[in-house]
Amino acid sequence: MANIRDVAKSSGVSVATVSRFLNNKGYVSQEAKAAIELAIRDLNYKPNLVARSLSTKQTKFIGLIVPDIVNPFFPELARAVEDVALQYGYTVVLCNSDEDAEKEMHYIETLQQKYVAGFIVTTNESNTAQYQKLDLPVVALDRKIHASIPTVTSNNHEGAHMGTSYLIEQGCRHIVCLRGPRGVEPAEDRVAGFLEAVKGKGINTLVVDCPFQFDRSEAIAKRLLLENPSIDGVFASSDISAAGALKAAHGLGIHVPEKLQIIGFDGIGLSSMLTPGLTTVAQDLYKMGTIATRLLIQSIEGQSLSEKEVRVPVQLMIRGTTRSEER
Amino acid sequence: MANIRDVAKSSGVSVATVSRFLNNKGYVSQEAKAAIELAIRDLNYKPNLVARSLSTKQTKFIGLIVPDIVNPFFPELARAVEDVALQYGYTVVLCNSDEDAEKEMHYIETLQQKYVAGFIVTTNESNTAQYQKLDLPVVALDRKIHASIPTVTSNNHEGAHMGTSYLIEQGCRHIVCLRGPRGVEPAEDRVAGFLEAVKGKGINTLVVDCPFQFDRSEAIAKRLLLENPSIDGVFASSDISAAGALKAAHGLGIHVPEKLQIIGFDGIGLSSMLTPGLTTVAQDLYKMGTIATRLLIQSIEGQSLSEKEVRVPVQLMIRGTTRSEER
DNA sequence: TTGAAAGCGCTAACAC
DNA sequence: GTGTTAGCGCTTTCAA
Repeated sequence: MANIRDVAKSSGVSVATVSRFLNNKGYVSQEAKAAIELAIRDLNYKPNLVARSLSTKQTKFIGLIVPDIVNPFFPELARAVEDVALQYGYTVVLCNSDEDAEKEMHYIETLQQKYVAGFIVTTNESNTAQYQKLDLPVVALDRKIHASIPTVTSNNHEGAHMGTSYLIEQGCRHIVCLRGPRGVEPAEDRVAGFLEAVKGKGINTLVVDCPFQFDRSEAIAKRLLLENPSIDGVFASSDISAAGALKAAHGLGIHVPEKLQIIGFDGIGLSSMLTPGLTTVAQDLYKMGTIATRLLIQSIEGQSLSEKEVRVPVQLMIRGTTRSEER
Repeated sequence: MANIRDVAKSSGVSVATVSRFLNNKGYVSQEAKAAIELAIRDLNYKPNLVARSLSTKQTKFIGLIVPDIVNPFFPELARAVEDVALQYGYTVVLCNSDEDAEKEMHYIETLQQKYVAGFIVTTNESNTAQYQKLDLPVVALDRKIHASIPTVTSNNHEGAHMGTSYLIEQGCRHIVCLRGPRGVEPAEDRVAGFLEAVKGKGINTLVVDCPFQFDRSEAIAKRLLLENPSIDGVFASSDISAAGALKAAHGLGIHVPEKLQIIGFDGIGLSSMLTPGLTTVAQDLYKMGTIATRLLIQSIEGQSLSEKEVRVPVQLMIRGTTRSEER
């Protein structure tokens, strides 16, 4: 592999000039430029990015920390991150944290030793302190981690309110809220939205903890439906949980949407694959991912952030698990 | 950030000794060791991995090239890769190629400039030549790219044979095969297995091209089912396509599995979330991912490969889209 | 406009 | 067992 010295030699200038040329910094005469261009082509020269990084203390790696890429919520985010990263010449390092603070810590440290340029984080506030003293750009995606860290989220509260209200409009009078895990910000916001929508409406409600996992959700829903035959609506805090509830209903022979209406949250691809199609409060995941990545890159490249906290609107996606004229 | 010189100074030895200590190479006396350990702790020293890489021409990055992480087949693979990578101190760079040779090329080049240690590739043979002249360890996962490159796949042929035969046993007499895209090796192997299973059995068959995409699969299946009311079985080359077929059947009011039996391939999480649960030829995706990663790391670290071509067995997962006593 | 040379922090050959 | 020192390939300051 040719290096910068070879290029310098072959084009009859110094390495400094070649470097200036490569980085578009400082003066380089037309003749020099031409000669260098030629040499670069001749030698098929590609800058050694590691050497550059050692010198600049900056790589073009972005660390993306997600709880678990197998959870279908995250690939859509990851894809968006990757697309924007590519566009700006960055490359993304995938880290599954399993919501384990220690594992997350490990990644933060390792990637820091590797001079990553910044982090996009979709996990909880467990390591807030680390991120703050990191002195690297960080943006929080889907969940706020700290007021000082730029954040991109959906309008969870409003979305939950919207979804729940829709359930009520469609005639539900005994609604269970399959809330997500405690301490996870979007989950908290969604319960709040649910509770607000339900207040004073004379609705019988039940709020139950439920992880963002299909099997657990199905089991939980099954038990609930058996114990409370009057339940006629489920507001799930994620599509995965809604899918579990739907499966549970099917298993019990409860007709959806005739006897039970279900509404999910997220709008992942899965929601349209189910039968009936899942009515859901859809987030614009791709957009969230791209915005977060642009913010991060802005921040890496020293521009002032256009925004500090972005809330992407959600949209009620009406499909077959709720009754409605539209269908 | 403290560097190796600081540690050397603080512990009263030379940088060479510290380096030897860090890498467990060459002799280091007990006293030296103790002093160095102390200094490292004191200074909270972390080796600069970029500097190390410049010197060794090796990073601990693994490039993982997938067509599209949003396709639910790949996250399970990616997760496995990441888990093993972590275990061995590697870190994975995620690249979505969209099956686009140029995009893939771009990643190969960029990552090479960044001194990645090797690649795990789950895309087609488009860039075989590049990989070969890459002179970096590469392993192919899910698809063979070249005889010279270590490969981990499932037993696609046998799996398809098994699935198809099961459909026949359960009484199907007019089976459509939703074959995957042309030129994709696993898809080809699966059609072959299908065809073999069906041969001489007096089965009415139809083989139709069908991408690994839900919407397209649903549309294709819908048209087929409308045009050929006698179809009583679908062998899909992927769970995604099977899900599409299932949705199409539901839409047309065709009962599954009474009137139409469906069998998928892959065994992704989705298959159990559908109603009825999808009968499928399940691959052990996690295992495939771990094996591929271990092979790659062996190869990176200069050990001779334990195997050159691994075929992981598949398993028929009987659920609700086929008729059977078990249910 | 350009070049010499001093880093960036680590590894490894070689001498002691 | 240990230390000196020359790289690895690039950026950047400073002087010319």
